[in-house]
Amino acid sequence: MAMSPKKQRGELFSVACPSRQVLQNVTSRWGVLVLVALLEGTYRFSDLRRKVGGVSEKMLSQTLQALEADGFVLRTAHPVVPPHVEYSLTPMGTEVAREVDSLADWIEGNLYRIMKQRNARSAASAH
Amino acid sequence: MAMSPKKQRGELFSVACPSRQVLQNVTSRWGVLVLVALLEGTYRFSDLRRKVGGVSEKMLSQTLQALEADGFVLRTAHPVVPPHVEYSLTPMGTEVAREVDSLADWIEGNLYRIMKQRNARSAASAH
DNA sequence: CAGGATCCTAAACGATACTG
DNA sequence: CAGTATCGTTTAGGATCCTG
Repeated sequence: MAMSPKKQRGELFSVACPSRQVLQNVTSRWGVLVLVALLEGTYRFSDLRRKVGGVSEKMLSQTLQALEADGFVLRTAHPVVPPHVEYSLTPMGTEVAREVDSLADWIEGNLYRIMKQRNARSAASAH
Repeated sequence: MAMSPKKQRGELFSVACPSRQVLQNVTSRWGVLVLVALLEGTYRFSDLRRKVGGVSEKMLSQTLQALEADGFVLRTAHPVVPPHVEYSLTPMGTEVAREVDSLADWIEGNLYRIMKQRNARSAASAH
């Protein structure tokens, strides 16, 4: 198929574009990790917290709520005591998560190349 | 086709993993937009600033330096007066930028779906 | 023109304590 | 267990002024 030579990018560069907020939620510090983690399957809150190293309760909760509001994450609460809540990806969430995962994958796969590049440069200007 | 049932993700979930910093630079608020913009070609500082709506001089400068340190952006300064500096992607930068672009593309392409989902949910809890 | 230096505000983040 | 509330700290981010 013929690829379009000039893909017309929409409103992403515009200050008020709603894409930016969604992009922020998805690419936020913890958003990325949560999406990638949920790609593996369903997690409970505490398990997810253990899985994603370094995240606080507050931030995990906040991140999950943002992703849920965007329709990427499904929150399923079982009415038992003690509470049992499960988080998983919606079909739409799975799609974004795959994109994010692909990016994360690239970075992990090229970390060595990147770090080499980085050291080569920082050697020139030793603060 | 036999797909691997369990892709082993590396250290991304570990608190101290260097991938996280790179990921942050690439997925930062302005990092994303700069990478996508540079995918179109070379830009001068001011042009890039105009292109990326809403970015301040300071943040653009900071973002470019981070991406340059990671080896994603090439800074070319022509020794003339007034100064003429051009920014472009390195081969490695082009690779990440494509990943980021793909993600941004997905979001823009699905914005309508996302926004519908969002409104459906926020209607349930008014405030 | 390209950006560094400075100052200041707002937001993100984390730790702890507490509740249904 | 799964969070919310509160508080204090840190970082991001923006506005302005200044220089090579």
